[in-house]
Amino acid sequence: MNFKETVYKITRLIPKGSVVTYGQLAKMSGHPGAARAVGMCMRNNPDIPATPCHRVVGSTGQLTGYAGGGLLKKKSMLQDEGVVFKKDIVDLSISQWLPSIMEI
DNA sequence: AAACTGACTTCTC
DNA sequence: GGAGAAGCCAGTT
Repeated sequence: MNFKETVYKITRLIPKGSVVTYGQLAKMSGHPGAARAVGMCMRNNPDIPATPCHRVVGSTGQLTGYAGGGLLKKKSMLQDEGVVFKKDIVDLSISQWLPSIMEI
């Protein structure tokens, strides 16, 4: 399976109210260290509503780009889902997704 | 096929 | 914790 497909698939599995970091996503997709590449896939996000790319943030919880209306929109959506924010940064210690399949 | 790009991460100061 | 620099990966040109 392609890297992109895998990334999108995993992104679609992110539960509501949780977020993951690019590095985490890369690792889960079987390509540890490809955080950057993950970001590129999100940028070319084929289907915004079907692929919740707004649940993907930086390693520190910092919100990065969002092709579906801007960071403000992204933040709003996350907050609406129950994600805890600390100013403009996501509180990873509370909202980071810790999937069981992450055991590598 | 080579070079450039980017929604990243980590180290040091 | 913030600013600057280097490293890493896949995709696009």
